[in-house]
Amino acid sequence: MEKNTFERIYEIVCKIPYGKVATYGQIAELAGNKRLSRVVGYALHVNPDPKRIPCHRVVNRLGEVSQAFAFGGGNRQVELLQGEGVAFRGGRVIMETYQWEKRLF
DNA sequence: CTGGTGACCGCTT
DNA sequence: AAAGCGGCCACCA
Repeated sequence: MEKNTFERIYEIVCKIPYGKVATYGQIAELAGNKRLSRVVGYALHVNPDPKRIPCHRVVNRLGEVSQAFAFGGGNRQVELLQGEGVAFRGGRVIMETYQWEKRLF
């Protein structure tokens, strides 16, 4: 049984290592198509299992957290990342250091 | 059943 | 160089 695109996206997001962050395009590319980036955002939007899917480790290409993510009352996602050891600069994640290297596999 | 939208990214003009 | 638009998937009205 082939998994739906959403399931695939969740699988990849779940694979993001602790203390690292990935971009929507990154996940979309691993999911099959880079253009799925929008679908990735929607997939996390429904976020059926936040405990299983660390959506807070997903940031946009600029390393900035989505404004619509402010579900906790602000930059909750940013604080969660800082709690994992992810450093920020200028309000953006230092992707060059914390971005999940796709070439790692 | 059809249309439109949404946590985006890359290409084209 | 900058700006605009398309593409993919799923869900709501």
